[in-house]
Amino acid sequence: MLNDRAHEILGFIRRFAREHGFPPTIREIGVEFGISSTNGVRFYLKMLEKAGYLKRCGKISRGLVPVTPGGAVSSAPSFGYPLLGTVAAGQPILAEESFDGSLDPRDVFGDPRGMFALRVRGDSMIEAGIFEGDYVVVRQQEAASAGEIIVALVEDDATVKYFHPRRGSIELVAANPKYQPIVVSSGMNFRILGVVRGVMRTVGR
Amino acid sequence: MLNDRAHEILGFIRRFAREHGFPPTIREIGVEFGISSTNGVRFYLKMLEKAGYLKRCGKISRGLVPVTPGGAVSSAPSFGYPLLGTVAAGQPILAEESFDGSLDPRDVFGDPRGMFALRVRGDSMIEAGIFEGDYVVVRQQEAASAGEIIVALVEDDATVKYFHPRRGSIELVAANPKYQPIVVSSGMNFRILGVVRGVMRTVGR
DNA sequence: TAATATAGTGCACGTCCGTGCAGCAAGTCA
DNA sequence: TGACTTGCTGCACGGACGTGCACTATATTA
Repeated sequence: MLNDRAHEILGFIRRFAREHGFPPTIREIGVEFGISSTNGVRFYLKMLEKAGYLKRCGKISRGLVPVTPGGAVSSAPSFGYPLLGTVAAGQPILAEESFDGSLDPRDVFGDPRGMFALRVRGDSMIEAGIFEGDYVVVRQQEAASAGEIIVALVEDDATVKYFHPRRGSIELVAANPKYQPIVVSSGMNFRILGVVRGVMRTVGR
Repeated sequence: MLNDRAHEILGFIRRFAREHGFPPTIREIGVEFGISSTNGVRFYLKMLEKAGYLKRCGKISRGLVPVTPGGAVSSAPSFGYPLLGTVAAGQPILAEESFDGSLDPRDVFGDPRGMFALRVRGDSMIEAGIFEGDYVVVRQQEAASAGEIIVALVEDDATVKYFHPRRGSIELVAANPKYQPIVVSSGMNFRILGVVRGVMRTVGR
């Protein structure tokens, strides 16, 4: 559907938008690729638009918005690592062509409002892939559903555990056979601080 | 220095850029704020520029780039979850007081330049806390040190593994006893794509 | 061999959009 | 009371920029 040149042009639009904060004009694209006629460029823009890689806001200057085939703006001059595809099968190519979106934590974890992060201590959740030193991203809320990973305050100790409500009590289950479930009875000081929505970890160094 | 109206206008430019993928024109700002003359708007733009909140690319349509006083493009307001402390001991209080910094992926993983992200398929790294569906953040480089987690291309298959150079060959070790190490001999098609620097995961939903 | 797709050139037209200049009303300061 | 600042209006100018139409050259396909 799309040839190399179309992909290069899409990559240029994305790069330009990321670097400048606004998309290029048709003529600026033309200069970049040595296309002297605006229609030479328009030919590709139509192509990209039909293929769903570009949204055009007709008649408006710089009205070129690169989108992911899904529809999200993919050039937001915001933070993001280029998301190149899937690993362990297939061949990710390290170029703009295989650009698959952006790993923006806002997209991944959601709106930072009402959320906070905590650094994890201890190994009670290793089987859930939450290790010592990891950061958990938490949505602040007072209630949770069964099976969710929550951050809770039990007798003034904050802890990360699976949430399992029982008849008349609550069980907080670790993801590590080393640890017994904590049973919270009605008399105890217990409060849910939030539900874990994400995990971030640095590797090495 | 800046009055309320100037701040509102800056906010509008940022919002507009985020939603549309390109900044507004002077006239579009005017319409939004009921300012019929382009010079009414320009008055504020000059103000914002002098205060360092806006970069203007003169004479160019939509040449408005909101920046932080530091200089970084800020049409996406800098991302960050408040980092409230450590969980599993101590008592994190959900207020500004216990604010311990910000969980900004730029700080955590480093400069996005030269880095990319990949979605993980398969369970070969579960003991390293890398699960199916996680995103790995990768620094692009051709060499790696022993023991690092790398993304490599082996016979056209991309894979995430521990890197262990041996005499005359390379061993790629999974973090899952289910999988045998892959031994790369000199004749094989092998290339390091980068070194894993971080992991991100969403939980639930 | 004719039809069609690809990949453009070249130009005119009209609108979009930033700029410059002139002016004005309300408030404030001296 | 007169100068100055703030926060605009109004307009004309010119260049930036998207669009439409006509035309061309080279492959590819039927």
